[in-house]
Amino acid sequence: MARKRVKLQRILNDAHRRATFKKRLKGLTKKASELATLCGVDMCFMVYGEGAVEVTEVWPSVPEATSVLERFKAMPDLERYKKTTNLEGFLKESINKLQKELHKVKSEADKSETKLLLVEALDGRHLTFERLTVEQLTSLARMVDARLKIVNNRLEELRGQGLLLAPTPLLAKGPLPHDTVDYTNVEKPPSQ
Amino acid sequence: MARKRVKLQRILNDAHRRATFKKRLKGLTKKASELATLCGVDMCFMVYGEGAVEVTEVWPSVPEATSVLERFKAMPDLERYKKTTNLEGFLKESINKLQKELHKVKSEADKSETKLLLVEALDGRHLTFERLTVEQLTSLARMVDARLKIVNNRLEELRGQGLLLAPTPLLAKGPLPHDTVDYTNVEKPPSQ
DNA sequence: GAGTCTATGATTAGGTG
DNA sequence: TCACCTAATCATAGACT
Repeated sequence: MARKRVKLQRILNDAHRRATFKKRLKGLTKKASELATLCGVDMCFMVYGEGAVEVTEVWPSVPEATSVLERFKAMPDLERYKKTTNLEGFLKESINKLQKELHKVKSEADKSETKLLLVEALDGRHLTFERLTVEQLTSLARMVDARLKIVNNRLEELRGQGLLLAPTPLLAKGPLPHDTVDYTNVEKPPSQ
Repeated sequence: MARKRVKLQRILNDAHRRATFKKRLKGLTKKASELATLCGVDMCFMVYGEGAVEVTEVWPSVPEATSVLERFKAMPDLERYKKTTNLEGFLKESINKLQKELHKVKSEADKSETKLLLVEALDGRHLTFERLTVEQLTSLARMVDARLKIVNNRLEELRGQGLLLAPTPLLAKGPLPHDTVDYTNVEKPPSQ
């Protein structure tokens, strides 16, 4: 893609071909990495050199690629079948709908569960943090933090109205230690 | 790569992310195809959408990818999986499983929601901040703050134990999208 | 071979219909 | 959502060390 337009066919000269491979592999890796990051998807790729029996290049890494491949392996092999009979199409669609509904209901269930946890947390009872999953904790932290901010805002408001004389240094200022948490999709209403 | 340099992080806007995915997947496919042709290598790649069950992109095609994958040592036999079932039986079974799971999850969601409402009702503490006194607010803030610290400590602990590998961007950097938070049902008492 | 350089072609972000 | 447009950025072929 530079200096000259290249003909899309196997490069015959060995050295040239290897050099090009190296350059372009680097480029492909970058592109793959960007796609995965920007779009939040899992992916992997594998390259086998000519006639090689073993894999030559694996991205992002063998363990990660393996984990992605496990999903390929475990995936219902729907896509592997070319023919689409009416029955099959119908069944596939049914599965699709069910999967979507399941996903939706699951996330709603999660939300309810989180709200419940928050209420319990506020009451200071029933909470055994050791038993909570990381997801629950993360989402709980998010909700508690949101609550805290509301309370603080309200306090500020009251101070502004002169209802509160002393500037209570009650609450720690600054970012809380969970600024590394991504709460995307935890709070948003599902249908948006 | 155009108009503006893009920040290398998950695109939050759904439509935007999907559009970018489509464009870049096309680009990646072209690059992969060029590499394979120019350098005479076999390769394949796979992309999994964010939802566990979402669409899977496979290049160059499932059969070809499969043939490449079979050379991937870490991955045991795909054929075995295919043999175990005929398509229709497999699909029907999938539907059955999904329906059962859906039912289960639905009733669990119901239970959670009910429990939450009960707790709120019993406490009669619906946190209408406007009506609370400064003392109440202060004490609430203290409580919430304390709870938040516990949650965060627990999260730190889990991270320290390496229990949180976060292959998915569960934990991301950056400020939180507070304005996108849905406080419905959290703040207000259920309709009385 | 492996780096580095850079002119140039390729890709794409953001906008529009 | 899709298809197209185009400015702007990016990737890389070929030359050179």
